[in-house]
Amino acid sequence: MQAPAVRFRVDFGREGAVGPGKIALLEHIGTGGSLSQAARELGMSYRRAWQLLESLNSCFREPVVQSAKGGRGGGGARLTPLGRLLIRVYREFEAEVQKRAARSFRPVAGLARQSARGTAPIVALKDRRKA
Amino acid sequence: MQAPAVRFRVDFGREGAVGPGKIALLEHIGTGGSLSQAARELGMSYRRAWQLLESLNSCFREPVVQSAKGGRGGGGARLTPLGRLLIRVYREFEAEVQKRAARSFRPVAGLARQSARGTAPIVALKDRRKA
DNA sequence: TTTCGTTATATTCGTATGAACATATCGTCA
DNA sequence: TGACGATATGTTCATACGAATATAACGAAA
Repeated sequence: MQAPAVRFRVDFGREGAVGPGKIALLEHIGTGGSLSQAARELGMSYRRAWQLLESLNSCFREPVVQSAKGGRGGGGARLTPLGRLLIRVYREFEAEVQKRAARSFRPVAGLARQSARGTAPIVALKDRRKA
Repeated sequence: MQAPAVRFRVDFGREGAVGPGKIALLEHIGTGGSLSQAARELGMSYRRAWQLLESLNSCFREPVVQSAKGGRGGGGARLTPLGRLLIRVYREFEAEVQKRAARSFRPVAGLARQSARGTAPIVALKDRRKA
């Protein structure tokens, strides 16, 4: 009934994929200026957030985030121009994909059954753990 | 450098997602007329193929595959009209997504590094196990 | 009525992935 | 110089997921 949601991941080169998790992390780094704060806000361990960021930085020839240790406030993390570009490009692409999906899957979406009560909205990746 | 590849999954309702694996399974069922043969061709266990199919059938109010036990050749599996429609819609959508991705990610694709030797083509899901 | 290939389903096991926990390090400021 | 908050990294543990294996049921054809 409802328009289906599309989850996707973009594979660059050999080892380097970008999906919703890493983009959300970048966005939170951009607004908060800190990797640990971003991790807290996203409900993931700092360890994991750092690994995601490491994977992102090593995916491109330039870093997407520049980080500093120590100093005022203990350090911090800032988006590079490439990081900002990646976010923008990804979000624009995502919007087009969702719009296209709503049209493309209209013929079959009506036949999909939603098992739970009524029309449940698509839950975010984070909350699907106990769903 | 190379155009990035997009892997995606379409989430219907609460419990029911369709991705490249299930679509490939449907296609092999369509050509071979058998679930076990499709599993062999795709290099997956019959068990897993059956589970994927079960998930697909329970995702819609009509089945996408109708199966028969026993009889000539032991039985078989045939696509329903909905199954054929799902394949067609998915493949068309996929083609558009890939085309769109090549354009959208052009600004950043040039900065992606491919660690392995030269320009390695994006490997299929099946072969990424030991990669 | 025996055979055969398939659908259908349970059980066990190995592995990969993330969660949790624990530190080490760094640089500014009080 | 000591404290603080953040980056950086190792280690251990639980859990989910697929692989492998085993077996039951079925129905046409020989």
